[in-house]
Amino acid sequence: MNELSRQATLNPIHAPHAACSQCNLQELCLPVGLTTAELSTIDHLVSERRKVARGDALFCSGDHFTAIYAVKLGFFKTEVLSEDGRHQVTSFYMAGEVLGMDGISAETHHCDAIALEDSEVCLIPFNQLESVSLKVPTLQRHLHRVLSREIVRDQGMMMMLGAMRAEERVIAFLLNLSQRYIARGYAAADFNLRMTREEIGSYLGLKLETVSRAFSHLQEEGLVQVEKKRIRLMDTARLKKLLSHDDASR
Amino acid sequence: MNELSRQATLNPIHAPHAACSQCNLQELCLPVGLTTAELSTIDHLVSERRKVARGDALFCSGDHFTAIYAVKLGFFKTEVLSEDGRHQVTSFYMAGEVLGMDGISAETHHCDAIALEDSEVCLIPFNQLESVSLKVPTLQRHLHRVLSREIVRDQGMMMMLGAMRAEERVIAFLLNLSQRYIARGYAAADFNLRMTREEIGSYLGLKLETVSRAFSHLQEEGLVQVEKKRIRLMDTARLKKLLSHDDASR
DNA sequence: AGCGCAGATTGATAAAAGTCAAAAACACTG
DNA sequence: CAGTGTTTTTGACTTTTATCAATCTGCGCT
Repeated sequence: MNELSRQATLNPIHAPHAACSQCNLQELCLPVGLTTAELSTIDHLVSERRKVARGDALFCSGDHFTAIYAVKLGFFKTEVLSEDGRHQVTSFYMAGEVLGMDGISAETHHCDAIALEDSEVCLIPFNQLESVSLKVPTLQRHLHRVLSREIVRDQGMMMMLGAMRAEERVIAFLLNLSQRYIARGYAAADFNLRMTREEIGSYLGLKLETVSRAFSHLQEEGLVQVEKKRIRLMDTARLKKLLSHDDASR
Repeated sequence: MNELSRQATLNPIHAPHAACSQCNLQELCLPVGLTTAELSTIDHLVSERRKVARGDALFCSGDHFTAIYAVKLGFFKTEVLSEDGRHQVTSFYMAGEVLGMDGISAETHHCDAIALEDSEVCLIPFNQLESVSLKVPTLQRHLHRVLSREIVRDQGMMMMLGAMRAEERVIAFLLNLSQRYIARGYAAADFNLRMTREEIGSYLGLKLETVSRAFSHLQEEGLVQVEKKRIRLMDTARLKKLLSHDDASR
């Protein structure tokens, strides 16, 4: 409600090239097996980086769509808002993930993307991406995969929202974060949440109090340690079991 | 649970060409403004039609991904299942809609697609689609839009699952169906449901009893008429209002 | 350092949806 | 066309989650 999210002021970084070829997130953003020539084409494509300060919007619902964004550094949430005041967090994005693809269909964004901490994105102009894709089949295929991955992810999300109870959702959320940290080479079981309880709740279709209670309960059970925003998963195996075993017949 | 969904036996129809150029669903499936030459390339691409009997699966979770499918006739649901028995309907597809795109990312399908009535699909081999896309930029763009539309749709779905109460979900569901029937030239306010209350419930993250009660209540209010599977929307305006106005502050 | 405030926790209570059960309506099959 | 099994409706009751409210914590600011 008090999201003062002014649009990000344009903040191109003064390295003219984002230089995918040098980027340590390459393996997350780009297909493997590109030739040096192809890589340099892509370097050219991803020409601009942009800083987004904590709380600022990278794009807003209704904005004209021109580009997709790879998170270079930091953390984002996206949220959709319905005609009435309701809004819901639909995703969180961390370094190496690509956001903004909702805008392709109607050349208009359908959600707001807000930085949860000071962040940097690589801007990929979509028209150009399409042109280059025509020349570099590997890249085309990769784009399709990225788009499809988003679809699969969303399906998992629906599953969670539709078929899991509160505590299970929280567990699934934590395990998912853990997975993604692993993929980035961070500790699997010890991390800091970048979002508030309210944002987690919105994402999980729960109220913040319910999230808080779930954390407390999981802590009582010795499954996690919660210390404000710091989370330590104490028994990943058992957490996983709780997810798959707990056969509510919804 | 008693989904005897045997895999669809291969049922190519003996018109060797699906003939998009002749198809009345063209405007739903294909971009506008294709040249005759491009259209004939696409005719060639969409080479096979397939019948799927009611209750049969078009594809299953885990199946190797080779193609996406345009519904030519009939009605499908897709559902994901988690490790434990839980399953959730993630989408319904009617004529002119494209399904199977979840398979692109890992070349494996992540859900089951089941025909809810005797149906026919046009099979679009994905490798070939990608090749042709390289030659026909309009088609490439169209594919991207179709993929993106699915993402947007899923986001709306999450919104619904996360932020709406039971009755609102049912209303949103009915209005959405209505919209899609309109786009196909059918009556906006009078249609037959192809799915059971249980499937609706699964899709909406509710139990079948809750769906049934919501129907009954909406009927009492004079908003819809429910007669088994036949639905008539008696006051679309008020239904829409209920959706946007009902400001639960979730 | 102290103030103010957003964020988090916890408890008591209310509302919403789920569960269980029974009966009715229907649809498919032999 | 009777019979069986599925689907739907409805009711009584339970569980889960939301709501409201009070309190606590810790951070940023002046």
